[in-house]
Amino acid sequence: MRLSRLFLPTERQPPADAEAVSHKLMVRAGLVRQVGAGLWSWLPAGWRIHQKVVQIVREEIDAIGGQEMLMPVMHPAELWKKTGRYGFAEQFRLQDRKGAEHVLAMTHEEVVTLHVANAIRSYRDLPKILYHFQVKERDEPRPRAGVLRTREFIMKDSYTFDRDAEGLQAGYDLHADAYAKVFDRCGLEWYQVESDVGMMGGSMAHEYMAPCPSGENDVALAPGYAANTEIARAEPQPAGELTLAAGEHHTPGAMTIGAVAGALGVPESRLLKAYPVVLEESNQRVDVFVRGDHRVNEIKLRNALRSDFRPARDEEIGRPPGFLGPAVNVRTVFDEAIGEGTWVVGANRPDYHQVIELPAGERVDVRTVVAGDTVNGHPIAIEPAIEVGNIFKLNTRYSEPLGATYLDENGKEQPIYMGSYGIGPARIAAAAVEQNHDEQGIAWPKAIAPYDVEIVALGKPGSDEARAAEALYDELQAVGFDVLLDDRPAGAGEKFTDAELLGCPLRLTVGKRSLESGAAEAVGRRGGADLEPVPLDGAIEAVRERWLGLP
RNA sequence: CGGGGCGUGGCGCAGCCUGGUAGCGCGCACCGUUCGGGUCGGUGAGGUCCCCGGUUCAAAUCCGGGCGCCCCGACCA
Repeated sequence: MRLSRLFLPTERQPPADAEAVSHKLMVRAGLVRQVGAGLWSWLPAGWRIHQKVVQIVREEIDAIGGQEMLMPVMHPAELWKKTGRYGFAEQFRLQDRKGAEHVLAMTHEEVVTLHVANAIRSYRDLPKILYHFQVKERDEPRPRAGVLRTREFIMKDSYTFDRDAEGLQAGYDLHADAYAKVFDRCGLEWYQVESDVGMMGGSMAHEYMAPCPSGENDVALAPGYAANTEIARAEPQPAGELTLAAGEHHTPGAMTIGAVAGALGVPESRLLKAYPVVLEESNQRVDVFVRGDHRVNEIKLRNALRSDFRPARDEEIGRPPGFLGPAVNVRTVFDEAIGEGTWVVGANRPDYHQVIELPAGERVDVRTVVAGDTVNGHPIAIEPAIEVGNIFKLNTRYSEPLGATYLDENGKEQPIYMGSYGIGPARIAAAAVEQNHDEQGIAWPKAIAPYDVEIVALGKPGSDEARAAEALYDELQAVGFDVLLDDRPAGAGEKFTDAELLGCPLRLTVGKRSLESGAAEAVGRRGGADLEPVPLDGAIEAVRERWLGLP
C-alpha cells in the first residue's frame, strides 16, 4: 500500500480527553476514530490489525476442531426470556414495526443453544465446537479508554457441547491450550487467572489477563497463584496489638474507622467494620463484619451468602450507624480474618465503642485481598490488567431452559453440557499497544502489525532514490510481505515521525545514501536498534533474515 | 447512579469574568523554496461559537432548560 493513497489520518496531538496510552496512540496513529460514547470505527490500518488478530484466533480455534459460523446480532426477546436473561440494564432492547420485542445480543449462548437443541439428537452427534466472530452490544454504564471498553465490539465466542462433565472438561482444556497459543502468537504478556462466574452462571471460569496500566481489573499475583481480586483468597497480615481495657469506651462523633482508631489509640486492624445488608429474595437482614483495615468484597459476599443483596437503609438497621456491633437478633457474618480474640467494635449506641471477646466460630471469606497478604507464605502483589479472554463452564445452565438434550446409548434423554469461551480482538490490539510503545509511538508485535515493513522513500518523487524505493516495494510485495511505502512528497522528518507512530516492525529507508552504498537502512521498531543494512541487490533474502530476527 | 470537568474551522486551544464585526498554533489549498529527523517565505479557503428558550438596541459571552462527550468512583454476562 502506498501511504500517499492510504486513509491514515495521523495527528500530532492526542485527543484532549484521552487518558489511556492505547487510546491516545491508536487515535494519533490513525487506526481508530470515535463515533459516540463507546462506539468506534476502525480505519483501514487499524482494521488490518484487528483482522490479523482475528485470523490468529481463527486458526487456533479451527485447530482444536472449532467450526466457524455466523449468528445474528438482533434476537427475539422471547429466547432471552426463556433463559431468564431478559431485562438487564446493559441489554439494548427494541421493537420492530409490528411491535415485536427484540434484544441486541450481548453474547450468543441463547441462539447457539437454540440451534443445537433443534439439530442434535444423539450422543453420536457430540461433541461439537461452534464459534463465530460477531458484534456484541452492551449498554455499558461507562465506556472508557478508547477501544478498551466499548458498547459495541467484535468478539470471538465459541461454545462446546458435550454429553457430560468429563467431555466439558476436555473442551475447556482444549480452549485453554488454544488461548495460550493465541495470546503468545499475538505477542502479549498475559496470564490466566481464576475468576468469578458472574451472571453467566456455571461452575468454573478463568480469565486471560494482559497486564497494563490502563487495565480495569486488579489481579492478585504470587508464585504459583493468580486470581482476579474479585475472588482472590489470601492469608491476611496479622492484626495489631490491642491493649485497651474491656468494656465500653466513649468515642463521641467517631463514625469512621480512622476516627475510632485515633480516638482510642488502637490499630485499625483491631477494629471491626460493620456492613449491613438486606438479601434480595428473602429480605433477611445480615450484618457483615470485616477488619477495620479490610474492605468487603461484594462478589465474594454474594457468593458466600448465595444471594444478591443490597445495602440496608438506616431505618432497616434500627441502630445508630457508625456504632454498630454484633446484635443478638440479627444474622451476623464474620470474615475469616477476624480470629478468636479481642476486638473493638461499635457498642450499638451513639458515641460508644466496646471491646469484645470473640470466640472461635464460623467464619466466611468475604474481604478483598490487599497487597502484602500471603499465599503459601508468599506475599501477593496486585496489578492492573485488561481482560482479553475468558472461558466458562456453563454445564446445563442454558441447555435445560432451551431443551438442548440428546439420547444416550440407553435411549434416555440427557441435558447437553456446555462451555462458553470469549476473546476480544480489539482488546488484544489495545493491550498490545499498552505493552509495546515508547515516546514516539506504537511498536507492534510483528504478528499483528498493520504492515510488516514500512519503506521510507526519501528524495523528490521521480528521483533515483524514489525509483529505487519503488523497486524494493514491488520486490518485497511480490514475495508476500505486507509493505507500506511512504511515497508522499514530504520531508524526511515527517516520514520518520509518522513511521514511528504507526509502529511497523521493520523500517527500511531508501535515500541518496542508499544509492551510494547500495543498501537500504534497516531499523527494528522494537528496541529501535539499527539492523544490518539491506542490500538493494538481493533485498528479499536480506529482509527475510532481518524479519526472522525481530520480536 | 454519585462526584468533577469540557463543548468555539479537521486537531489542540484563547476569547466568556467585565455583552459591541470570532482569534492563535498546527493541518489544508496554491506559488516559490528545501529535500536524511515534523524546512522556510508568500497568498488563500474554511466556523449553525452543541441545541432550544429568555434578557438586551446588541449574546460565543449573562440567565433558564436540554443534549453530547471525558475523567474519578459505583457497576460490568
